[in-house]
Amino acid sequence: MKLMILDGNSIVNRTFYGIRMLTAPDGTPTNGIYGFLTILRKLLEEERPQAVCVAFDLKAPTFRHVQYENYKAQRKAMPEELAIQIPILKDVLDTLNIKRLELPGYEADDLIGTVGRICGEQGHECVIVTGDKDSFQLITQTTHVRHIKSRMGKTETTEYTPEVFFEEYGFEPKRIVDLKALMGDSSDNIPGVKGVGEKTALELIRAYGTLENIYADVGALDIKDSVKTKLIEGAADAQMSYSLATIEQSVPISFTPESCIFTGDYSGGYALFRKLGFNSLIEKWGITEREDSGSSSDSPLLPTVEISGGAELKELLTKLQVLPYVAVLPLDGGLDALELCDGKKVYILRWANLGENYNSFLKELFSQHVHKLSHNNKDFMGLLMSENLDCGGFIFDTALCAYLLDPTESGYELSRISAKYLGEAKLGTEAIFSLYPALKKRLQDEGMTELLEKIELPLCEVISHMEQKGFAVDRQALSDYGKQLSVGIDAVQKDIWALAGEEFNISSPKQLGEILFEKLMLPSGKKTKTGWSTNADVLDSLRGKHEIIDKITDYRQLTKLKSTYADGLIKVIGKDGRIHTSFQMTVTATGRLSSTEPNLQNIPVRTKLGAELRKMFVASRGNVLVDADYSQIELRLLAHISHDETMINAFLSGEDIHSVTASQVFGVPLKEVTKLQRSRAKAVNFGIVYGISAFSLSQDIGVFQSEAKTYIETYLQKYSGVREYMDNIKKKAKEDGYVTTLFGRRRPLPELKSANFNLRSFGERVALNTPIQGTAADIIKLAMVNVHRRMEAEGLQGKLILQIHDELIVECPEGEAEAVKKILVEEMENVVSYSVPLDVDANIGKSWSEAK
DNA sequence: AATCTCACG
DNA sequence: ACGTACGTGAGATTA
Repeated sequence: MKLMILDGNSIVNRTFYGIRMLTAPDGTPTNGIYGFLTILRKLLEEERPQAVCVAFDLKAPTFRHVQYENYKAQRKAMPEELAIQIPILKDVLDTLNIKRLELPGYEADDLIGTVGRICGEQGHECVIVTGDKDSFQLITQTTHVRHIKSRMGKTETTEYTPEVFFEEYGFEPKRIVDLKALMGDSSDNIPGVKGVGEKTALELIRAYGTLENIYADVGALDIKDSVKTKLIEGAADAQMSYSLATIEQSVPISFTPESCIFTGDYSGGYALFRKLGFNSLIEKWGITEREDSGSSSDSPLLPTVEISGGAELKELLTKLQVLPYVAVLPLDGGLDALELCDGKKVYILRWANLGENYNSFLKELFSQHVHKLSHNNKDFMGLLMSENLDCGGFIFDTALCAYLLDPTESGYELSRISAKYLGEAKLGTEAIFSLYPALKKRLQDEGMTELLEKIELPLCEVISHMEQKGFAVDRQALSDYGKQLSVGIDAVQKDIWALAGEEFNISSPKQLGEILFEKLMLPSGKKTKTGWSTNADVLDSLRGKHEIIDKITDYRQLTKLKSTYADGLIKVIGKDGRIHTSFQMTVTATGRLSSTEPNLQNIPVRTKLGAELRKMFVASRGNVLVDADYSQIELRLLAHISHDETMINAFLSGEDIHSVTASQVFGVPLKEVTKLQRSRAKAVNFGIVYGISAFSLSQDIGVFQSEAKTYIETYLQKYSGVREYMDNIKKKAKEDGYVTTLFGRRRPLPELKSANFNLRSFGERVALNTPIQGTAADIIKLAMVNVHRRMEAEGLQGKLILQIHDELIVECPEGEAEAVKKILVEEMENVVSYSVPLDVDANIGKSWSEAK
């Protein structure tokens, strides 16, 4: 999480001098407090930390570091008008439930340093807010400093990251201590080396890096003799100054970032704000008098409140300005009612109660700067888009996260994942709010944070657009096609019945089996659990044995096309003349998408009659389709992942990979590879990716098992890197219990430990295949995000409408076709840069058939 | 609800 | 000696 720690003394000091004098009704000066609160609020809005605390200096009755006493004692006394404001500020923070840190004998800087270290160790982000530059030495990749400057009466902050710091100073943040040890700091009463000022000190640090390096051998330094003398004489001062300038990072406090979690509830501050005369803040921040709710911390359920009036709504809205995030869910499947949770309460909002106010609330809630946690973001975004609302600021998705943690689960309902990850069955937004830290940590530990944030979350909006847009179809053509199929089916059915000598249900495997294997006495082959198998392979083996076989094959093809596609698709054409599929993001074990209701990822293409269907998937008037697909992406990834030199070179040379494989396996020159050899090699290539067995390969290409075995053996000899990969990945998967893609997507493989031979073998094949199929899935998902963004950035109207695993389809105005084609090819090819290039084919056409 | 079959990458 | 390629979704039949 992100924690923000403020240097209380330093900030009040700045605001006290930066803001004109203000007083409370009773005459107490308040300008420092007022300024502090204004800055605090502004920072909460900008940084959205989950946890906040404020550190204060606390003068000790006795100094622990006696030798420093002289220096500290020289500090100017604080004016009374400022001093009086500090205890009041502490009261204010207490009533706002903002944690204070102070410890006798320590300065705010030391507390801040310690908190920074703890955050770093525990993997939390830390933002230090201060008006001093002392803290700059604490800057790291995860600990940043926001430095407050007052410019012309206005307070501004600059964020210092290690990069920003280096840009300005020319050395690392840590070295600021070494610098001060040399040049001193009058405001902190650090003496430094006499006679060495800023210029000399900077030169020395930039040249030699550290104080230690400089003093290692002063004589050997490439500097003026006079400076050397000063350095040698000031050695003791330098050492002491180094200690003085170093911020303590192990102050003895028991601190946990969790203890500073900020609730955004200001209501406790109401009375004090009135007393101090901060009426404008009460108004601006929507603070209301606290209703006496009593502590309900021991109850597992958060209180639920129905928001029913404009005033409550306004208060909720102002709270949203500073909360790091809220959990949101649509109720009743639509936007008419929403549930929202801030970790303290569950709020119910209904359009029916709130009317127009509700609409403007939604506009704000779903804007980019309000951070939201939800469940199935993609579906939520679909609702928002149909109401013309933004869908920005969705920072987490509990379903997607649980899917990444284990993609083999059978579902990701909130109840299920809260039982699994929280051990209790929380409901709705309360479950989401509680799941967020738990799931996020798990994801971080498993190295998939980037996968979620850079791929899956951005993809939600892209897919939501695709579903919304849909794919135009030619309804008339589809209907004609269906009628044509009916005619064919009737004719074939009549023939079959004639050949069988009786009428029966050809679609019934049971009845068909009886006809083929009992009545016609055809040689029966494979069996299924319930009887004879009549599948395409069996029928194929019976070809030529009886006229009825080809008729049955025809019947199967025609009825499949008719019921699943012609009739099935017509049923789901929308009022807009388009088909809107749903993409599932949490279904496959490998990371692929799936498509349902209808499935548009299995539209026929392999047979001529089936491929007719793709002529009916069209671009709407004035538009065209641009279709782009990766060529052999899985084999290319196999080459890259296995580092197999031969295969990598084959792809680099641009030769046809199946021919190269044939040439290798059959030992013939590339130019002499026959069609049969190529097609067999192609089967071997695919087989390898799936975790081949000689038996299945022999079935697939119709050769003896012994022959298939030889092919595989030769293949693995020629592509020896692939053999090594196969051995290594299986071994590693067994050790780890899971496999990952190149993007870190993970699939657990408990099967590998099974005592069951079949199950274990299955696990091994999956271990081979998942890194390849899954990496391909990662790649095209990232390409989708990039293509979507680029078309938007270039102001094009083109929209992605379909993804089929290695293929993307965009619909765009005719005039954009070439630009869109260029974008698709570039973005898809350049998603990653591996040891083999990714090759993309793209075409433009009025229909899917034409564009492919 | 389970099974079989077949469409796709 | 085991059973036989990875990943999906849908329609029809049957139990």
